[in-house]
Amino acid sequence: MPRDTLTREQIVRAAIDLLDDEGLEGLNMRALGKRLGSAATAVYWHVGSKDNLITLAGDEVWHQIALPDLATTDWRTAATRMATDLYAMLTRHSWLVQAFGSYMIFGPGKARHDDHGYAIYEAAGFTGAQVDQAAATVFTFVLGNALVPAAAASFTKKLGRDGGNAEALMQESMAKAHEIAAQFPRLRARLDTAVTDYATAPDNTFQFGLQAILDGLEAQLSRSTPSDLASPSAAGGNASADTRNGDV
Amino acid sequence: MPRDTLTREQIVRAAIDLLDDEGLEGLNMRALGKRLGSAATAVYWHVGSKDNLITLAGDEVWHQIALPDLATTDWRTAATRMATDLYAMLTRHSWLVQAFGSYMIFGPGKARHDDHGYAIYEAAGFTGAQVDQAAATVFTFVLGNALVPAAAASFTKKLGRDGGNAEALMQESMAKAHEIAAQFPRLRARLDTAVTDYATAPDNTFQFGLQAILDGLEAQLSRSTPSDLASPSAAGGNASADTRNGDV
DNA sequence: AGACTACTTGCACAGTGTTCAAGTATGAAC
DNA sequence: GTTCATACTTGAACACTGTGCAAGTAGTCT
Repeated sequence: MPRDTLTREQIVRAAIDLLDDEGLEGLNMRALGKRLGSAATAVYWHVGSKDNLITLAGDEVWHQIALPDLATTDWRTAATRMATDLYAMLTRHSWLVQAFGSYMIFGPGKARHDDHGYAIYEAAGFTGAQVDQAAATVFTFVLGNALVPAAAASFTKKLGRDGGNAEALMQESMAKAHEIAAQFPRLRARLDTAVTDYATAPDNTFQFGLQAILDGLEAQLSRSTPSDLASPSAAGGNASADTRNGDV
Repeated sequence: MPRDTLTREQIVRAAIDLLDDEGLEGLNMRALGKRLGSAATAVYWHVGSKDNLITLAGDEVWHQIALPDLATTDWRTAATRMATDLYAMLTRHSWLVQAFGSYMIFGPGKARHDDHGYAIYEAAGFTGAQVDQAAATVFTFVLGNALVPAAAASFTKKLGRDGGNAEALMQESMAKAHEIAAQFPRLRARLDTAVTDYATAPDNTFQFGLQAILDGLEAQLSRSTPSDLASPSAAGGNASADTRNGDV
C-alpha cells in the first residue's frame, strides 16, 4: 500500500475550491497547504510553481462545459448552448476570467472546448478563416461579458478580506460612482432604473447580445454563400473522448 | 514660489508609463518612486493606496478615445469608430484589461465614454433597456477581444522579468501548446495556417466580429421598430466638454 | 521669530512566492 | 532483515511586496 500522499489532481481540486471561495488574490500557497493538511512547500514538488498551478486549475474547469452533439442539434442552438454554458462556468469560477488576462491558460480542457467550437461554425457553413473569426467573435463576447461580474466579485471579496466594515466601504464606493455618473445626462437617467432593470437580469443582456451576434453571423453566412450547401463537413463526430459535465 | 512637489496627475502619468512598460505586475511602489525621483512612500500621501492609484490610472486612459459627433455621423460608423478606438486603446494599455477584472474601474473618463456610447445606440433608434443591452454587447465584445492579446503581453513581460532566456521559455511553452492542440482534429488543422493567417491579422478578426454584431443589432432594430422614425432623440450634443485624443 | 500647513523620508512589519538542505517513509536488492 | 535508493515532506530562510508611522523638512502666515 503506497503512502497516503498528495496528488496533482488533489491539489488542483483544492486550488479550484480555494479560488472559488476566496478569489484569485485569495489564493496563496500557505492557505492552500493548510487546506490540504500539509506544508505549503509540499505543493511545489507536484506542480512546480503557483503560475503553473493556476494554469492547471484554469484549464481543468473547461471540462465542465458540455459539447452539444452536432448530428442532432442545429448549429445555432448548439452555439447558444455552448456559449451559455461557458458564460455560466465563467460566472461560477469568476477568478478564471481574471487569470485569463495574466496567464497563458491553454491545456487539454480548453483545447477540447475550442475544437468543438470550431466544429459548430464549420457545421454552420463557414469556411476558411471565417470559421475562426466566427468562433472568436462569440468566444470573446462571452469572455467580455464575464469580465464585469468577475470584477465585482473580486471587489467584494477584497473588501471582505480587508476588515470588518465591508458594507460601509461598498456603500461609499457606490456613492462615489453615483456622484460621477450624475454629471453625465444618460448615466444620470439610468441611476434610478439601472439597479432594478439591469442588475437584476444581467443574463438578459447576455442573451440579447448573443442572439444579436448569431443573427449577424447568420446574415454574413447567407451573404457569402447564397446557394451552395454541399461542401462543408456537417455530420462529423465529437472531437474528444469524454463529455463529462460534473463539477471537478 | 511653491516647493517643487509631487502632484497626483504627475503620479498617475508616471504610473501609466510604468504600466505600459512593465505591465500590471511590474508596477510596484518602489519602482514608481524611483521613476518619480522620490521615496516610494511619498506617493501614499497623494493617492492613498496602490489600488486607488490603479483605479485612477485605469480611468485616465479612457480620455484617449475620441467621441464621434452624432450630428454629422450616422450611428453605425460612430459605433465602429468608437469600438475600434477603444480596442486600440486597450491594446496600447494592455494592463487595463487585466485591471478591469480585479478592480472596480469607474471614474470621469469611463463615464464620459459610456455616456457617449449610450448616445450612439439611442441615435440608432434603440429605446429603454435595449439601449443598454446594445451598448453592453459591443462593449463586452471589445473587452473580450482585448483580453487575449493582454494575456500574451503579460506573459512575455513576465518571461522577460524572470531571467535571461525568455526566448527558450517561450519556445517551450509554444511547443507544449502545439503538442496538446495536435490531439484535436480541428486545432491540428490550424497549427500550420494559424500563425500566418490569424496571428498576423488579429484586427481582421476584430473587424469581422464587430461588423457581424452591428449587423445583428441593425436586424434587431428593424424588427422591433418597423416604421416609426420620429421619436428617438438623434441630434443631441456631445455629453462631455473635452474631446482630447492625445496620449497622457 | 514662531507656529502651522503641506508634504517627504526611512524604518519597520506582516505577508508573499520560492529555494534548499535536511528529514521521513516506502518498496526493492541482496 | 539490513541496506539503499526513490519519492516525497518539512521548516527555515531569502528576497520582495504593500503599507503604517514617527520623525523630518520646506515653505507660508501671523
